Amino acid sequence: METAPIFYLIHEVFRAFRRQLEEQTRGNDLTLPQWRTVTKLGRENGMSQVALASALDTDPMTMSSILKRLTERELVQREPDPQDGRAKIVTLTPEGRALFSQVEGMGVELYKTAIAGMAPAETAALIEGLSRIRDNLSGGDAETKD
Amino acid sequence: METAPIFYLIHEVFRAFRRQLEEQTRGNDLTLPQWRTVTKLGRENGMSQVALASALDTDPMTMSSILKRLTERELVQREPDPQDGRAKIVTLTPEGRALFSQVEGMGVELYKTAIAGMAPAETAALIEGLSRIRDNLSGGDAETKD
DNA sequence: CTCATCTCAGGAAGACTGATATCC
DNA sequence: CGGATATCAGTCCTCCTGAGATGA
Repeated sequence: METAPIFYLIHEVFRAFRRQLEEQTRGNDLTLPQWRTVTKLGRENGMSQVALASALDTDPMTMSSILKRLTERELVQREPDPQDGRAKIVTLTPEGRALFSQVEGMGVELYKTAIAGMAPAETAALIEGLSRIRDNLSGGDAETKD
Repeated sequence: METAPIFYLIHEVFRAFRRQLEEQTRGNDLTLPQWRTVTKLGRENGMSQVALASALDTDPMTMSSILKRLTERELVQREPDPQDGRAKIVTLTPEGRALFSQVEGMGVELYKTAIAGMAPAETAALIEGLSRIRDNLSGGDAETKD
């Protein structure tokens, strides 16, 4: 018996999803974190890097490198925040928005493929269970749960 | 609405789990893949590298690098397979086995923490759902589905 | 010879840490 | 000054490609 089959599954699903997505975006050459960044900005354009990192559950430093590469490809741009001299507002360029409209569909398709054959109640249960585990693991330090 | 909340959750759970595990094994300094390798060998000692890579859902080449580092720390050893001169049988050293008995408990504890408050039926449904998604994504190329 | 196993070399991307300049 | 923002430097790990040595 495996001690933690769920973690094995999480790993496998994560890898399978990344592989499928990067394969589908091969023409546009987007890695999974890059795709996540572009699609996030596509739905909500104009965020600081810290906010973006938080929304995508990643590091500010990692976010900075990802944005650096996307900036070099002129898919996003970073402008100083007039309200806060420290922050930079990240927005999609027209090229970035064009790319977004292409790769957004891929994510939806992949999602449909992933949950094919599952009843709505099953996916709901899955989301509920994953949320629970995430909270249990994230709140590992704080016991301020009622 | 997020197009694929499950994939966001997968990412968050994966990161949270890795962070928690590496924090708990900090005294022994094990990364998640290293921990996976050690615990796999602890439960089933003596496998070829290819079999190990397959069992852990990773690359043979990545497996080789992981084993290289574990070998340098004398936690595992690679011996030629008497039945197959090309293959190498990977086994835990006594130090590796001692480490396994320590970090195995951490994994179990972490698992308990993760599923705290969930009924057995819920975890079963979670495993079922994740398995389904994994299969749906892994068989993405083959359309031989009825 | 063909194929599988393993390793190495090399490179790209990401995750993370510690330190720093700038600004609130 | 303390705290937040962004970045730099550096390390480790992962993944991939291509190549080669060895042996089934």
